[in-house]
Amino acid sequence: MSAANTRKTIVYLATDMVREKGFNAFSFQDISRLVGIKTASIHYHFPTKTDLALAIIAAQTEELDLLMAEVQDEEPGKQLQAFFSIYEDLCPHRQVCIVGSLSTDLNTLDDTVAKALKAFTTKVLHWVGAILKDGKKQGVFSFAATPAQQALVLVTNMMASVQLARLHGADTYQTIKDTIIKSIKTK
Amino acid sequence: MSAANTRKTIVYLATDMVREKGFNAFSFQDISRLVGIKTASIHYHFPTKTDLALAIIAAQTEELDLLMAEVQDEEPGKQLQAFFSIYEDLCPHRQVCIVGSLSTDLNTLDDTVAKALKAFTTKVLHWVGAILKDGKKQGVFSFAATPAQQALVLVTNMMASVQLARLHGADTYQTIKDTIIKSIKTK
DNA sequence: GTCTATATGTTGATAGAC
DNA sequence: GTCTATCAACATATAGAC
Repeated sequence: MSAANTRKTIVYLATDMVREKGFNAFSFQDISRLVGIKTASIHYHFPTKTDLALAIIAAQTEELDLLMAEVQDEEPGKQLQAFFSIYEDLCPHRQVCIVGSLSTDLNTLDDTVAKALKAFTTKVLHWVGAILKDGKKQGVFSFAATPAQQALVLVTNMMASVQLARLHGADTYQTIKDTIIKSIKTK
Repeated sequence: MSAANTRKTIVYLATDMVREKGFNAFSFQDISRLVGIKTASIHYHFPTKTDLALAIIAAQTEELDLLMAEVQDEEPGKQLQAFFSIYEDLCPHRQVCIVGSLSTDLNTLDDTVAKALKAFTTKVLHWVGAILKDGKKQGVFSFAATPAQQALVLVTNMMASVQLARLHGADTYQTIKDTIIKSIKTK
């Protein structure tokens, strides 16, 4: 495996483990076993665990940018669906999103990680806010709050729905998603 | 300190640390330092860390029962305020609720803990659902979804708002709270 | 880039004295 | 109930050979 691929594989597996067990609950040894290289070799790619955390957030940011670009010319309803798609795949695997996972562990993480995570969520909130603003303008969405306020409501609903779904089943996620769509769609 | 008090103190401090750092990020040594007894002595009260987790959830369930009983004869608006009060004190201390904290770590916890946490959240959801049902009947609340669906939306909003508030400040919590109150209140 | 070997600290947990 | 002493397992991280 090339260096770039090994690096990517590590980030991919680490991201999965953040969503499954939390950042403090997986170790370099876990990655070592899955990738098939020793823990010392992982330190070559990521000197510290903080470096790995930053890489995880950077990769998620890239994916988000890709998703945003992909649907930028779509209508607001489709764009909102794209936002929901982020969470869609988590539930069946009983995973939570990295924002929820990392934010509950935030006080154990380096300040640089907190800063990166804040930048990531800011981007998500602005995106969803813009979608809602457009949708309201076009008359496909209807809500009393400002787009920014409504975006906060939607994002928090999604974040916690995958967390609650761990306890109460995947139906929970679907119910919440359906309920909030109904509450803002005009038809 | 009497045995009962020591036990209570340990549960109290551990609860705080779950809300601050997560269950896997605090140790018996942390408690040892704060309480002033050795880690071996903590094992006398809680043989395993799982026992401590169960005690934390049991204590929170007691507190919830107390809160529910306290406002059971109040009007729906007041009862809903009581529900919000659970989260009110968390934000200034940059804490998250135990449900959010434990659910993101769920796959690292004993099944008995998951079961207890599910029972706890079920109680919360039923309570909020009942409040919303009453309020709708009395005409003080208005929403298109069923009370159970709307309860899911409200609870997930609160759970994640304290998580996002860690990144974006306490305003985030207040904004979300105000927005959802406005969205269901008839006047 | 990956390895072996190692350092250093921490964890949850137990045995047995007081 | 709390203590000392101890355990095995695990963590992140580094030095240096290949």
